[in-house]
Amino acid sequence: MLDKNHKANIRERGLLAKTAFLKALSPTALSRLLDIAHISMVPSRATIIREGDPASAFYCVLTGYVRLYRVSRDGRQADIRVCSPGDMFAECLIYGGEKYRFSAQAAENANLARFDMQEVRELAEQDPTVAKSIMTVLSDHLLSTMDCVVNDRLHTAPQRVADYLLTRCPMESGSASIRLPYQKNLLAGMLGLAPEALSRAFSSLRRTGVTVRGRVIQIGDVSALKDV
Amino acid sequence: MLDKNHKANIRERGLLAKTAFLKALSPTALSRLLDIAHISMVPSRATIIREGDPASAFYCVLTGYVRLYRVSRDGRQADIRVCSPGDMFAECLIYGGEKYRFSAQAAENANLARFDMQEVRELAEQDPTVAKSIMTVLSDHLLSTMDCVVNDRLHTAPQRVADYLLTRCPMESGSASIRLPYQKNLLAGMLGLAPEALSRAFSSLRRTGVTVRGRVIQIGDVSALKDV
DNA sequence: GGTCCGATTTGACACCGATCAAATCGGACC
DNA sequence: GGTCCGATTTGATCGGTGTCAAATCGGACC
Repeated sequence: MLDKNHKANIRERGLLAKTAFLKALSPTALSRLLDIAHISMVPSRATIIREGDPASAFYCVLTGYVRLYRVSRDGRQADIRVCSPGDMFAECLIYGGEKYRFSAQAAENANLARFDMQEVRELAEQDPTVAKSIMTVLSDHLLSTMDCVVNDRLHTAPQRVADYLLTRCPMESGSASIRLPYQKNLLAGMLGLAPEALSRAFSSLRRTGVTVRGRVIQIGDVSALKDV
Repeated sequence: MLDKNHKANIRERGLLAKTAFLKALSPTALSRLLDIAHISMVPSRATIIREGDPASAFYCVLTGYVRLYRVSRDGRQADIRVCSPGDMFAECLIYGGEKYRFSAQAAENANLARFDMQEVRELAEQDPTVAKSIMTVLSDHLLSTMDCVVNDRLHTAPQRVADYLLTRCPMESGSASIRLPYQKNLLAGMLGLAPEALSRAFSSLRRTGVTVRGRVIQIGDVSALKDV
């Protein structure tokens, strides 16, 4: 499933050291973790982990995007999260169970670091900075997943899209331009929408001054978006 | 907001020691945490924490039920989680931010243990069993919140209700009877439904052999529920 | 057993978003 | 610049769920 598995080289160690998980570690823990990381390259659409498989490792995304999702009995898929470079996934199983609870798929060619859970568990018990980093990552994921539940339950499609745009918008007001880092397909899934619904949401935002051309989104008036 | 704040007595220490958070601690960490816990009684419907307030403590439910929710700009509320006896809440802020990200309200008279976050943070850095317990609780909450997202996105109201019943159902098959531990109002919120939608979901489950009288739910055929 | 009030159910209706199909767009590759 | 194919948009339709209002239920208290 994963080809070309190798130890992290200098460049990869540099990327890893900047991630939320690794950046606050003690020097010894950092170098230990960099040593146990295994880097792999996965092609677009490849399956990285499969729901139900025994969970022996978690991952950190170095480049590319990874989609976490679950499949229902009737074959429909629901996205749980999309991981960007620097994000971890499946870390929730470090003390949370024996099997993966969702599948993960590369949304495009991706570079991943793989950490053996047992080794990290041992490190976490020896070095409090490792435990603290894990707690921080888990807290952040929990908070953002709660946000996701609330968004689904309170906001309509155009509101979710406006929200998304505002979170990536550098400006506080005035006009702005954003380039989506991935296909609209993926964005739709993240927001809990069918692709058609995302498209319609964008077109309903036209009256608020939002223009779409390919992956580029023009926002005429950022503060107007906040009122959607 | 919280009246009659006192240290845990014998009975309360017993309840606390059985919770998921405290049951796996080292003896010294356990007794230290029992010492710093503050017990309070909150009347039904009282607000326990308010979104946006500075977060200085997290809580453990000893008796009663606590509803975590967020309010939208237009005043509608969305439930995030309902905490039962033994559950913790707001622990996601131990390394996750300065302010509460949701409000909490007693769904009925409740007994709570309050832990000062700063004190627990210090303990977690000294005693790995404390850090491990926190990681376990965070992982569990993250996994169940992911389940919630997926459920919302994949299942209809009757399916969510069937799911809920199955998770509380002692039997694997045959018939069963369940008594809801709280009002249907609260259950509806947990499942992301309006009370009317919950009611209609129950009535659509009648054809599957589910009978409702007040808080008592009769399930004619447990395995039939699995096919909903 | 009867009363009462809030909880729950039922009915009517509107809206949102999923789905399917068809048209169009956009970017990669010649 | 032209071609091509998958991605996206648009149109039509439908089912599911929220909302409001009215009827009914159920449990607590006399």
